Amino acid sequence: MVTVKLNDFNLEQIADSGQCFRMNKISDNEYFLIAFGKCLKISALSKDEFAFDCSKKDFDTIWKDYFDLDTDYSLYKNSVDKNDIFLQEAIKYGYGIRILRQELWETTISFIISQRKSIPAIKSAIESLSASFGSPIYYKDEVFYAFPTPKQLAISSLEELSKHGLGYRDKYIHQLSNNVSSGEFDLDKAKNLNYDDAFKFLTSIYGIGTKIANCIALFSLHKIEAFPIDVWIKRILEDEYNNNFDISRYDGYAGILQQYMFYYARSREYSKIQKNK
DNA sequence: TGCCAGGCTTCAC
DNA sequence: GTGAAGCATGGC
Repeated sequence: MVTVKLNDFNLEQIADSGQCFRMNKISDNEYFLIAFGKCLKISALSKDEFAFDCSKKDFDTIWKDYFDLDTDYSLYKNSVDKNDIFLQEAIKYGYGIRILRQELWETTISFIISQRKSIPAIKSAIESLSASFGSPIYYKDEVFYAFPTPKQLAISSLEELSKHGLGYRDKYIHQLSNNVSSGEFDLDKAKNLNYDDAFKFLTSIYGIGTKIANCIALFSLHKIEAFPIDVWIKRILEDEYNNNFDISRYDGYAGILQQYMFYYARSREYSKIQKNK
């Protein structure tokens, strides 16, 4: 067990921020996460104190990096335009959001699944794939399943894959799994590229366009200049900024602010305000 | 029950 | 290069 004090860190906000799909609430103040072939339980002891149920070694070598704990998010928040009421509200509402550094393969497949799907539907498709093709993880007398590797996914036929709620995306996943598994396509090359080259590299993949490439760049490669525009962000840019949002003000890290926008836009608080307008 | 979801490919122009 | 059609399926 590792207990740490953390600022700008909130489990619920991270779990519900739409960047990860296997972090879930299990009780009041407790969240459960599967990543890197491991299970992790995290408890909020107070607003700024957290218990990670793992070894000190795993915390230092995996989870500290995963949750981007060495970054001071107050610097980003303080840079926000004081006159930008929407963004000020958004950073206040989602104060504890972190941009995760997730595994490249899992993030790539997860966001291919995500297109034109709701977050609950994405989650259930990922759980279904993991339970059917992933390796078991034994944790406190229970069994969970890791996200399947390229080889594990490549074994299954297109027909088998299509049983997991993937819809028309099954063929994208089938092709990429086979190309990566055979060594024909080296996805890990993306890790050594700058944002522009990583974007070109990712959009060359069948089934990955502008938005998904930006999500992978932001949520796995940690290219925080990436600014994914989905239906929610598109609405915000129209409704709140009259399609005139000055992204250049946040040159180099706009993706982080995008995430506060996304989280706030989907909240009940924001929809209440919209109704009263 | 119908509508919408962290969009993409394809094809016409 | 831009714009529109078509897309599979689950969750609310």
